[in-house]
Amino acid sequence: MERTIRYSKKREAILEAIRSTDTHPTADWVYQTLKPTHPDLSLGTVYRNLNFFREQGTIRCVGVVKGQERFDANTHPHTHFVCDGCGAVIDLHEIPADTELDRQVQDRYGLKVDGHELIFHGVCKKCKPETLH
Amino acid sequence: MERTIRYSKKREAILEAIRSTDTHPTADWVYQTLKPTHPDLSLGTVYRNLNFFREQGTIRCVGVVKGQERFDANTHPHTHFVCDGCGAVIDLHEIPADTELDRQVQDRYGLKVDGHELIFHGVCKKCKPETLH
DNA sequence: TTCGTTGCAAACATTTTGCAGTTTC
DNA sequence: GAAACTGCAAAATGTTTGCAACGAA
Repeated sequence: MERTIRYSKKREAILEAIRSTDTHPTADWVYQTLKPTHPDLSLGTVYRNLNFFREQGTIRCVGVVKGQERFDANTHPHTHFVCDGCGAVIDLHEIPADTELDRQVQDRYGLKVDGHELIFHGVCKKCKPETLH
Repeated sequence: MERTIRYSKKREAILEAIRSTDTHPTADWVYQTLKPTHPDLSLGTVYRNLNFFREQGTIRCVGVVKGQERFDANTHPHTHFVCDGCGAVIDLHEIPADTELDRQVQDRYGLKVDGHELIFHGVCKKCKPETLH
């Protein structure tokens, strides 16, 4: 049988925290951010709720950067840039996510395709060596 | 000063192991695969050499699937499919990797772009529920 | 002989989990 | 009051690292 979902103040706060930023935060960022206003929050709860939201489809996981999972409250398909210097994950809204490709892959390879990720790698403005001088 | 690179039988075996497959193996797969022929191989050595090859540009990292890093001896830009069921990583050679996009992102956003990953997600033939019955 | 490479095991970092207490409905 | 949710700490997992021994040049 389906599980009954109950309201929880912490859960709400965790979702709000993720929605408050476009930096694609880590679990620990959420924890550190909420700690001052929710002193009795535990990291386990953050992880449990992030996984809960992921299962619900409320948030998406952008991938693992420098060993840490990155989350995104924007569930619309869009493109990302990952800075290999500082690990920043940046939205590239001007680069379209071609959903037509999904059907193409599905048809051509006989796979069930749920979606795709387009992730650029490189160095962001802050980390660019040319900027220092 | 630059470090002198010395020959090592284990290192060679590790590279051969990765090159012998297109399954984009994990460090542990390499370890398990070589263990029978190299009983005194240690997992630390596998990790050290995978990182060595990555720094040299000899191999690439495809990403983290189910918590484990996946490696690829094919350094040419190409597209991947990740099965969310079994974690298989499959090459999609027929879906072109558009390197023109890199320049586009670089110009439009002022970022230094090294390349990009196009990764489809879904369920592979083996894991497709329709296949069972 | 030098110093890169390795095995081993300990250390590390992130994430998950078991349990007892708390909260929601 | 039942069961979902939480804090806490321990456990699990994948990866890195320190050190002494080994091996290539």
